[in-house]
Amino acid sequence: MVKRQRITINDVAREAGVSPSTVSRVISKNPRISKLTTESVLSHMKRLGYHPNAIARNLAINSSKTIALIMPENPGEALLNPFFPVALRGIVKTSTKNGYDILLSSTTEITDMQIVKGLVSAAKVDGVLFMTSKIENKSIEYLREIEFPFSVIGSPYEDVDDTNHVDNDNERASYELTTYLVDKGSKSIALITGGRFLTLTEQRIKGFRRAISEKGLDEESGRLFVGEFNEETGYRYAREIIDSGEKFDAVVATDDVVAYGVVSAFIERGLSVPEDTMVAGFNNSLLSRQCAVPITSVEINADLLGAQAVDIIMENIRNGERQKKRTVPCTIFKRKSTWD
Amino acid sequence: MVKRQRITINDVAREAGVSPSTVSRVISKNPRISKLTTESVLSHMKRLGYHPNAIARNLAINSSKTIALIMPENPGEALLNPFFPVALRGIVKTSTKNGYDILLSSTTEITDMQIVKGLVSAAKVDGVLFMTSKIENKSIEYLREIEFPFSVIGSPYEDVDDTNHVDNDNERASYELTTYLVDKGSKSIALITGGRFLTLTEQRIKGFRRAISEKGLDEESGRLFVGEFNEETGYRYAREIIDSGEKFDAVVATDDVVAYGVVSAFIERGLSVPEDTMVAGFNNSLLSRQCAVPITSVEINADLLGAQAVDIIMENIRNGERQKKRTVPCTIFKRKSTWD
DNA sequence: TTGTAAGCGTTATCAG
DNA sequence: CTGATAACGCTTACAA
Repeated sequence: MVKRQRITINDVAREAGVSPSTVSRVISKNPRISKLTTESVLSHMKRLGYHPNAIARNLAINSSKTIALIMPENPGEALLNPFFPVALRGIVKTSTKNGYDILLSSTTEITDMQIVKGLVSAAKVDGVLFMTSKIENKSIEYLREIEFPFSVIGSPYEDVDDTNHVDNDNERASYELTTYLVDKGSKSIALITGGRFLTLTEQRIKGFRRAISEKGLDEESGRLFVGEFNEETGYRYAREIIDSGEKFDAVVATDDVVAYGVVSAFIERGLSVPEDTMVAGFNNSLLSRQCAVPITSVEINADLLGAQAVDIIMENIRNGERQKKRTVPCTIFKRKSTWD
Repeated sequence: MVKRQRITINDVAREAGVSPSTVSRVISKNPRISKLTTESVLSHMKRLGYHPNAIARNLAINSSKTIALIMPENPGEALLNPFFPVALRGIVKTSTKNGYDILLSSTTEITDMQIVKGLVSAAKVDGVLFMTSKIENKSIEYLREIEFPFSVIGSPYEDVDDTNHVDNDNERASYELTTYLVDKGSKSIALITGGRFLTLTEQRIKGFRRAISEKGLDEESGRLFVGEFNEETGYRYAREIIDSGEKFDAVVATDDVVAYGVVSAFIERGLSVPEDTMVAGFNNSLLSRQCAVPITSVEINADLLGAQAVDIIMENIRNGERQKKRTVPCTIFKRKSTWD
């Protein structure tokens, strides 16, 4: 790589016949610079192909203009969820808009703390954004303690409001989805969830139960099946349900891919959706829209989750602590799998 | 946020009774510092809770120790491919190992150039990694011109070897998969690909055709169907094939999700896999492993793609240009959908 | 083996 | 409105 001589603020100053500080002021659009000099300086900047050095600037203003994005190391979690890339877009877009860059870091639970401490104390970042919502996250405690800007996508634990985070109102989404199914005529619904260690799971269970009881169905009409975020979970439970002879006229799955597994199992056994059983999922993924029987699904607006998480950090940086929690709305997309 | 007074190299120096340069040398493990002072300095560093300021360091050494990751803005492309998060892991891991951070940027085609130029000329990054392999990428040209370290995941165009990039040997993978199917007894195979503007598509077609002809099948035994990376493509073509009455005893799909669509369509029509038709896909995704009829699939080792792409940049930074192209091996995972 | 001092490219304070 | 000058925190000749 050839050694390109950097053009600095001094070069521009010399050429334009002004002082470096004047050039600096032009760059930062300081209003007290005369229109004339501003234009002259700008033209020289362009002529010389000058670009301000971000690192030098950051050193001077003592800020990195960067926020760290901590994502879980193991793909089992957020990573292979279609939600992930979408949230990522929201994050990048919003931080860019605010003049901040995103520094990527992945972690294992063990090194989590080290990495965060490292980034923070090396002054590499001005804020930290967690895409994992591990319960009992030590590094979150740490950041809170030193009052360092951060936020979390998802809920670190249930009913938090003393930790910066952004989440969907999962309880409500689940409630509304369930209510909708009952209104469509369902008398007994199965809910297939992810692991119960996930806040999200608990919230969706709550909403589900609330709807069941409010609609006057008895508890037995709302049964729980705990599994994972994959097709197999749906497939397996669906077969189990069929084989057991229990009558469910609707199934809610915690992710579209699970819902898809359910549909597959039903069809394989000669049952039809929605005629024999209605099926609904979460995440409004491509899959839910494009498969043979389009599946009703809850859009969680992952891009907004990302954007809001960044916003929280920005507010933190600018004004110190403010609003700790934000909620992103969900929307139910009604499709053929529930008669729409 | 409370104002925490930064502990600098000077504080440590003063406390340890040495000069700042000595402390600096201890940090950078300069061998010509006596063991005694080294230890003393280290202990004082720890006692004071000192952490070197990365920004100041970067300014001094005139390097950001950061590489930019350019990912496509529209989710249609890499983003919702399960390949994406896996590659990301490889990228982050490898760059971390080399002491580099990853700066995330997403782009639209229009702003691509601006973003890259911005990052480079602001000295924010020491290298650029493209996750999109758009043909005719202007910013790649630019970087090549100014001899700035970069690399691309995927092939910018066919038979390139003058551009840093890393890719699978798609021609070969496709060839081997096809050969394997013929050896399993197939006499006529359908290939469902993605858009023909993708280098990957062309390469896979080539390999497919080579296998067909080498195995002595006539051209009609190897038919092409061009579609997209989604289930619907597979589903639609499979039905088309069934309805047309054409006899294919094997289908190769360019992604597991497409293969899955194919399987669904067959099963729906009362045909079975692999008995009536064998099916194989690419990417060895969760889907291919976990669905009802596990699907034979080609593992493309996305994490290696990411890791190697970073390696190329590292080599570029350290030694100027070197090896321009690297190939990551594929492995066929044989499953029930092809009698294994 | 260690210290001195001059950068690295900005911004910010304080005069004028 | 503009210019000196001193930070920002670290590295690196060059000296000792």
